[in-house]
Amino acid sequence: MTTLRQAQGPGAAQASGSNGQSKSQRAYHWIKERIANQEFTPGYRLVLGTIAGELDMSVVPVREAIRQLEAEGLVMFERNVGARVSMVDDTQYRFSMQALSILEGAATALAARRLTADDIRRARAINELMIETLDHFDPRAFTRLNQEFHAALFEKTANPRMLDLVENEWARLGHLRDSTFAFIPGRAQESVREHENILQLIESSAPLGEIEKAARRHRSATLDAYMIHEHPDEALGLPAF
Amino acid sequence: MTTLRQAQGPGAAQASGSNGQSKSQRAYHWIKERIANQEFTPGYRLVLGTIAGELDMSVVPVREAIRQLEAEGLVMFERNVGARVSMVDDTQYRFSMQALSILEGAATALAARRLTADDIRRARAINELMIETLDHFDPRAFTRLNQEFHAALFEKTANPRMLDLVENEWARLGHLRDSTFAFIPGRAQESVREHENILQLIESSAPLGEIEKAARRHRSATLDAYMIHEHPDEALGLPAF
DNA sequence: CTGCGACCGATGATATACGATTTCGGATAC
DNA sequence: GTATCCGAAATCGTATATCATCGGTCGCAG
Repeated sequence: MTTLRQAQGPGAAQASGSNGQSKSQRAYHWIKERIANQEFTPGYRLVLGTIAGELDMSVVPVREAIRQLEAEGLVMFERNVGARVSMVDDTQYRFSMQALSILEGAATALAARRLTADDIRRARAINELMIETLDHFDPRAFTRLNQEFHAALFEKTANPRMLDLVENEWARLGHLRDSTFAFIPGRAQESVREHENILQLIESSAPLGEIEKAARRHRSATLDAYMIHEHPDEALGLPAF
Repeated sequence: MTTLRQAQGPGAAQASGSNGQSKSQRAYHWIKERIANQEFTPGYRLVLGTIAGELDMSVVPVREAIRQLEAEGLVMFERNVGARVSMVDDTQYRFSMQALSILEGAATALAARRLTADDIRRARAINELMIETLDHFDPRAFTRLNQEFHAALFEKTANPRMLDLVENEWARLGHLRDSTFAFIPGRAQESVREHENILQLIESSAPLGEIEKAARRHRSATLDAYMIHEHPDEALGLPAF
């Protein structure tokens, strides 16, 4: 007995045919979105059956989705108990930012020599856009542009592995917090200036060491600003070098 | 012949009771070991049903194991097609080494100020051991000691996220190749000298920038040696900075 | 002889089924 | 009144079943 199951009708067990991606992927994005939206706050218990019910699928794809999220560190998983949304304290955010400063600095240096004049132009255009938005400041939009700007600089990195690592770290930060600039709006102005500076270094074929240093500093300065703003009493011990 | 299998009968679906860990974990380790042992060579097709049969379990845990391996980059997965062991060309190895040089250099610098005299002593002891083994050179053992040495230096890093990244990258390299030193035995001597150099920098509280540079160079020198040995015609474009 | 399309086998994706494990509340003993 | 134990409910882990999709083969037409 085939248990008539879902309304989708008899032929639609597989997702791909109708919509284009697997159920597990759908579940994955669904959950991820909830986490990003804070609907599932840290500590929230992710129950397979419940989610499966809401998404109108069996628990199997949901389970897989959760394991994927676990691999990304978004949720913690305990055997025979289940998954819950990871706790993300400030500390982790800061560590991730620092790691990103290192990765991004290196990736940018590794890409510098491969950027064409056109690439630079494109990056500069993005930065101009950022400057324009400074008036009616929208932290979320600014952060998006910021990401675009840097992506433009290192996407051509000579080392795809570094690109992976950077993107991964960026995604991680995205989970931890929507936008840093929401916390320290004043940082935005400096930021765009530093962007221009980095561009000039690249254009003038400055030593790669200089470029790396500038790119790293640029990001760790954001972190510093955040620290001073939010935790004036602590320090990370990051060498500025 | 066991095939009537689960003598356990229809009940006992759960593994934990008898052995202690889940079937999916068992499958995970089983597959991983095969890959490490080169029994499953790159490109090898991982068929759920077959593996499930060999491990005497259903396909569900196997599937999960494979997804885990996918997340680690050990296997490639294609929807509705299946998984195969990732291709690992030299290129990836080199990129990973370069990434590691960057990560490890930074992690070492971030740990430098937190190392006690005792930590240094321990690291030096490991290096002495490495020197001793130079006579009857065993690449595998040397690599293991090398890992221990560096781990001793950065395990106290101020940034746990960096530690994660470094360890992850190291694991990745482990999959890609057993030991670099098997390819370029001559590098071993230089290597231990550089180790001592790094130790002295840390002891003398050299600027963190110096320490990072030394640690990074140390590893990228290994990479360079490998390149010269194996691919004298190519270049990576890594800035020595 | 060659190219294209329909069929078929292999395998992946998902649904359902059910025992196992954990958790939590209530009853009981001290 | 508090601690402990027992049992039920919730939920997980895995087996089995079914359907979808992919890849290849075979046959037919040009």
